[in-house]
Amino acid sequence: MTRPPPVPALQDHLGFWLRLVSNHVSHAFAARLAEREVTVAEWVTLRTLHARPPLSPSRLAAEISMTRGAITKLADRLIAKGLVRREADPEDGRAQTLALTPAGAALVPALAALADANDTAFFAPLDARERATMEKLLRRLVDAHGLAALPVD
Amino acid sequence: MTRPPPVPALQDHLGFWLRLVSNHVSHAFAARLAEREVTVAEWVTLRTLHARPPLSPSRLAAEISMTRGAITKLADRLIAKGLVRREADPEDGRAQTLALTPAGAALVPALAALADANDTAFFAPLDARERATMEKLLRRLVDAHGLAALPVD
DNA sequence: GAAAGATGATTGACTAGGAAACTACATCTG
DNA sequence: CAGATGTAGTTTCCTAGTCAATCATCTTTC
Repeated sequence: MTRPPPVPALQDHLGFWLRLVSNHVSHAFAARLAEREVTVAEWVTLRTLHARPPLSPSRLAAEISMTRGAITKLADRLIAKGLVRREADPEDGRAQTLALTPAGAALVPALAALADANDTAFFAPLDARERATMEKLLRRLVDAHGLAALPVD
Repeated sequence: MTRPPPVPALQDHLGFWLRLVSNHVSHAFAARLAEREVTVAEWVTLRTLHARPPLSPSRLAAEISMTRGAITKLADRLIAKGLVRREADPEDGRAQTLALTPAGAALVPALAALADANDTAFFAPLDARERATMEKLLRRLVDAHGLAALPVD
């Protein structure tokens, strides 16, 4: 008499809860950004380019963990919106640089306020100590697995 | 003399770390599943249908937080792979029911083992107490925001 | 019991991103 | 310095979702 192999529930995995909560925060944030016609990936790009010297698409791709192909399209969109400027690198005929336009730079603080508000509202059910604990544990996982400093995707 | 508005870094938000870690666990899991030619959404579907009475697409959509349109296509894929069966609901001319085929049911335990292995490996840097803490905090957020906590019932 | 509205599922148009092929330029090596 | 190899960016094709429109059926209401 063989019994069926035990199959743990989805909820038995910490990864499940992580994904559920993470998806929800991101979705809530995406909804706020959508009112400004900006996606999360676009926000991350704008924030990454903010107050820094121009960055090559490849470098940006690595920093925000997207492929170079995706950056080409993302940059196209941001350029079409007048938020980013693309220029040829004078020192390397293959390379480009991306930088914020004044309009892009002006938009960042407003979007940052949305990010703040979203984070504050979502994690309000935890007190300061608990939030610190959560960050500590998450950072431990990041360190232990050598994750790239930045996400998206 | 006005100074520029302060713009917090991406890393200053707990949501940032959550997304970074969550994306990584999910990606690692997706890579394991890919060897069996299964996506994460397909796994969640198979697991949800496992050892339960047939479920309508709408109900499934609600449980796994996807649109009905997405479920139609997801089900088409799983049916094409011979893992799921779709039948007309005899009691409601509009409705359908989805259930696992024997092949689908047989696949679930193998995929569940992958899920276990992935979760265990990823969260190994935390000890049991820390993992329990993390789950407790995540569940608190889920409850506080009334997130669709999947199955139940 | 007929019209109006609600609900279940599918479809088509659209979006964002990945993978891999491709182009152009750079660099290395003999 | 010529050919081989490497690198930056773009392009094409594909996948997997959402959203909105649609069709069929069920339910409600008068």
